[in-house]
Amino acid sequence: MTGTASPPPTKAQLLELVAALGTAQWQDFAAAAARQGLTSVQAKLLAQLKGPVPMRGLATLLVCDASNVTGIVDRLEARGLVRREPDPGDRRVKNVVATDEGLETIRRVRAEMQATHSALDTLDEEERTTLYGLLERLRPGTDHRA
Amino acid sequence: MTGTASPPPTKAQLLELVAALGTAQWQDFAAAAARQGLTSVQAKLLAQLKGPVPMRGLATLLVCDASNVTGIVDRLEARGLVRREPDPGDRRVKNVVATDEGLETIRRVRAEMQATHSALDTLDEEERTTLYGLLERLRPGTDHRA
DNA sequence: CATGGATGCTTGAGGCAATCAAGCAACTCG
DNA sequence: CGAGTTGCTTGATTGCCTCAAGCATCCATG
Repeated sequence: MTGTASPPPTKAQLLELVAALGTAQWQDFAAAAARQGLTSVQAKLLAQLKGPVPMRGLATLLVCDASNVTGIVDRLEARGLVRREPDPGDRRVKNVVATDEGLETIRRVRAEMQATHSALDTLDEEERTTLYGLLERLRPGTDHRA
Repeated sequence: MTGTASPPPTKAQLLELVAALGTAQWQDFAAAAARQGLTSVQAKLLAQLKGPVPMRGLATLLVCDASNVTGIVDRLEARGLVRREPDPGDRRVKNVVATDEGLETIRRVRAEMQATHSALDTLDEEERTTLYGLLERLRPGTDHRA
């Protein structure tokens, strides 16, 4: 089924489609976050916390200045979704950990991304495998450089 | 090559991959915009201007409040990338039009999305067609609802 | 007409996000 | 010890974003 005789899309078309999809997905995420009382950036930070992460590490993950992370974590901590813990090995470092409430909140955000979920549901297993393989090649990781 | 016996990805994995790709693409866009002295939001607005668009239409396209558009257009207009024109049919309406410099600027932004371009270059024609077809089904438009 | 209700845009207030510059504490290596 | 580096925070400034209000214009109905 993959090889039907569709006209091959131009690179510009593909670019536009990828952009549109990225936007749609982001807005779905932002809306789900808002329903939990979070901004999209706060939710994104929370989504990184599978374990303790130092402030500096978060800045790297979010591709932003460290001073920016301070404010975001401040607001999350004020809501009890996150905790700063001292690092046992380096007293300069503060590790950020999600609280139980924080984990539960980000879990709900993921679950509520309805648009994205139902879009993915339209694909069967083989199509998902194909898509996964293609997307994986498109995602050069955080450090894809010439 | 698409049909190798990979284990079928879970929905969560696919979700994560789509999110990662969306993020990567957005940051590529933001970086390209920054090189032209634009914020990502300004570039995104400029990208919509294939013809005259009323302020209200821009708010709808960008999924934000109309008052927000006022400020963004103000800044773009101050740089000469955009112009407000009165609408001949309705004196309430102001149509936003990209100037020649604006068109040239957004063209450069698109051209400079190196990460995205080189990622797409790794796909051959058949893979691009397959990907396009799959992505098209994933993007049910702005109003995909249950 | 005329007038009441929509609609389109702007303004102002307030909060979050982002960057930069500066500063302090702690680590590291000589 | 001391110089340089690294991790985090603070303060200042700008942009984005929303909401509430306000003004001008359009439109529909009487």
